[in-house]
Amino acid sequence: MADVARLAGVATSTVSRALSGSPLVNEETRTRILELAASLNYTINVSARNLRQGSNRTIAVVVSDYEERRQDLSDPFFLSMLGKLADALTDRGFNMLVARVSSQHLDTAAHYYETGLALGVILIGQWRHHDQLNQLAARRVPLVVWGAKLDQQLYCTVGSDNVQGGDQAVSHLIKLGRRRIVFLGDTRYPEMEQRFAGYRAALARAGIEFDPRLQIATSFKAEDCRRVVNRIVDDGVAFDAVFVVSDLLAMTAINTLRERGRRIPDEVSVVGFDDIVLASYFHPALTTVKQSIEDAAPAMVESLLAQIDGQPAPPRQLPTRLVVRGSSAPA
Amino acid sequence: MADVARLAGVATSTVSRALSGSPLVNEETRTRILELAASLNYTINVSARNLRQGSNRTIAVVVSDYEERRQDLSDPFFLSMLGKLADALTDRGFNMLVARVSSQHLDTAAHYYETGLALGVILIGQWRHHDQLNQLAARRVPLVVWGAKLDQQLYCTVGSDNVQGGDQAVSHLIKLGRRRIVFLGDTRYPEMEQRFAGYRAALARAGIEFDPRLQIATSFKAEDCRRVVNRIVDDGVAFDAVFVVSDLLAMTAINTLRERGRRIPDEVSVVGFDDIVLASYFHPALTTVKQSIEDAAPAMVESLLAQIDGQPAPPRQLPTRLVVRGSSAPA
DNA sequence: TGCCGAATTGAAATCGAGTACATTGCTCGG
DNA sequence: CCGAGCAATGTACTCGATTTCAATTCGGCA
Repeated sequence: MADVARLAGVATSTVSRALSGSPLVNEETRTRILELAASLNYTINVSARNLRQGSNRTIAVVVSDYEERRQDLSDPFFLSMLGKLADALTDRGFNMLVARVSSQHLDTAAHYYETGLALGVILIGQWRHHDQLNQLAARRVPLVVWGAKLDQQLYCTVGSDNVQGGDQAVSHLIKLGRRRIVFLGDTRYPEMEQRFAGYRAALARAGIEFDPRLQIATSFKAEDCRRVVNRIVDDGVAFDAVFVVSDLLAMTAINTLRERGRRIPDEVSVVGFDDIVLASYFHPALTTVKQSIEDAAPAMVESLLAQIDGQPAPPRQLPTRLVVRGSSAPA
Repeated sequence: MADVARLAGVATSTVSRALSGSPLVNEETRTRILELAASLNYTINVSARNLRQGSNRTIAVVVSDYEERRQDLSDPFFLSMLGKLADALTDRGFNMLVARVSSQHLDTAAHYYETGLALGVILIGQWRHHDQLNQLAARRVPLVVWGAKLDQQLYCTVGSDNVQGGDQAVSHLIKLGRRRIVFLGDTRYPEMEQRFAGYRAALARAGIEFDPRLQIATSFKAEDCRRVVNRIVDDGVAFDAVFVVSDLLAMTAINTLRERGRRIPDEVSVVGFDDIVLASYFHPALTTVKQSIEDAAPAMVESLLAQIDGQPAPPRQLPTRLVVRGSSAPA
C-alpha cells in the first residue's frame, strides 16, 4: 500500500480511503489510485484489515463426530449440507472455514470464534452433545446448530420438524394399507426420538396399537443395520413396512431384506429420511422424507448473522415433505 | 494480552514468549502466565499474529463450476474429496477455507492467496480450464489441481491414472466375454479423454476393432444421459457392455437400460468410475474403477506444502483399482 | 574485588491497514 | 477584502501480537 501511495504521489491514508470507497477522496485521484493498484496487482492484506477493524468475513462450519472414535467426514447428507452452506455463505460475501471436531472436545469449536478467526460457528452434528452445546452457548459464542429443538436449550437450532416428518412417512405407509410398520433407528439421538414420536402419533391416529417388537435400534453403521434387519427376519416377527431414520440405512435395509427374499415394495414397503441425492438413483427409487437443505442452509446463515448483530435467534423448525417413489406401494 | 501481562506482573513480550513456548522464559513464570491466561479465558488474536508473522495456517480449497452457469456444489465425488481434504488438512494443523468460483473467473481463486487469507490453493475441477489454470500458476500462486496431467502444464496436478483406469474397466469387461462395449462420457474433458484412451488401448490389446458408433457423448446431467442411452437403444446398435466415466452417470445408465428391458448384468454389464460411497449400496452393486481419494487428499496437501516451502511439486498420478461388484458378469 | 557470560526480562520497533484530527487551499458571502 | 466553510489530503496513532536489541541479575572464576 505504501508503494501505491508513493507512486501515486499521495499518502497511504488516501489510498486506503480510495480503495474502501470513501466519499472523502476526489473522483480523479480515486480512479488514478485504483488503476495504479490494479496495474501493480496490489491487493490489501486481510490480516491487517481484520486486525484494525476487529472483525472479519469468515464463518466456521464445524462437523462433530458422533461417537468417541474419530470418523471420516463422509455422510452424504452432511456433505450436501456443507455444499449448500458454502453457497449460502459465498452469496453473502462470507468465507467458509471447515473443520471437524471430536465429540469429547466440542469446546474447541469455540476456539474459532475466540481467536478471532471466525465471526461465529455453524455446527453440524447435534448428536447427544446437548450439554456441551449449552456450555458453548454459555461462552457467548455466536452459534447455530443443525438439529432438534430441545427443552432447556441455550443455543439456537435450525432443523427439520422431525415429528412431522415421522408422521408423514408413517401416515403414508398406513394409507397404503400397511399395519405392521417397523421403526428402524436409534432413539437415543434427539432427532431420531422426534421422528419416533411422529411414528407413534401416526399409529395412534390410525388406531393401530404400537408393538414394541417393531421398534429396532441400530447405529449408523451399515453392518449393524444389516445385523438387526437379519435378526428381525430370523425372529419371525411379522411386518409389512419399515420406516428408517436415514436414507443410507434405508438402502442397507432394502438390500438386506431383498437378500432374505422379501420383495420391495410389495411385501415390504420402505420409507427413508433425508432425501439425499442418491435416493432417486436407487432401485427401487427411495420413498423418503425430504429435509430441505436448500432452505436450511440460508436459514442457518440468517440465524447466525442475526446473533452476530446482537439480535435474538430463536430455534427454527423447517417443514419436511414426503417424496413418494418406488420403494413404497399399496399392500 | 496486555491484561495478562499486567496481572502477571511481566511485560507483554514475556507473555508472548511464554505462550509460544519459547525457551527464553523461566519455567516458573511460564506456568504462572499459562495458568493466568487459562483462568482469564485468554486466547491470542490470530489476525494480529498473522500480520506480524506474515503467514498463517489456512489453505483455500476451491471448487470450480464446470460450465457457464452456476452449479450447486453437489457432486458426491467432489464432496467426498472435500471431506478427505478437511481431514488431511486438520491433521497437519491447517484450517480449510472452502469456496466456489465460477468457470469464467477462475482467477478469483488467486485472490485467496494474494490477500494473505490462505497460504495456497487446492482447486477441484480442472474441466477445460487448462489455460486459465496456467495463468493462475504464472501468477506464482501455490496451486494444486485435482485432475489430469497434461502437456504444457505450468501447474501441479494430482489425479488418478485415468488411462490405467479406463484400461482396467474395459479389460475386465473383455475378460467377461464382452465385445461390444459402449464408452459413455464427454471426451472434451481431459480426464475423460484419458479414460477413453484406456478404453481404446484395452480394445486394441484384445484385437477388438473400435466401433465409433459405440462412443457416446453425454454431459453430466442425468436427463442428457437418459436421452443418449435411450437413443442408442432406439437406434438398434448392438452392445453387451457399457463403460461409463462416472458412477452417477453409470447409475442413470443402468436405470435407463433397465427401463428399456435390458437385464443388468446379464445382457449388459456396466462399469462405472469413481467408486463413490453409494456405488456399493446400488442395486446391482456397481462394478467401478476406484479413485482413491483417501490417498489423493494427503497427496494434494503434501504437494501444496512443498510448493509453499519453495520446493518443486511435479504432477502426480495415483493408481486406480478395479472394484468388481454385481453390475458386471460373464456374458 | 571485578569482570564475563548465561539466564531472564523489558522497551520499543514492527507488521499493513484504518481513522481521528490537523492542515491546506479554495470558494463564496457579507 | 476578510473570514467562514468545505473539500481534499496528510500526519500520526491504533489494532494485538512478535521480535530485536538492550538491560538487569546472578553465579563463578581469576
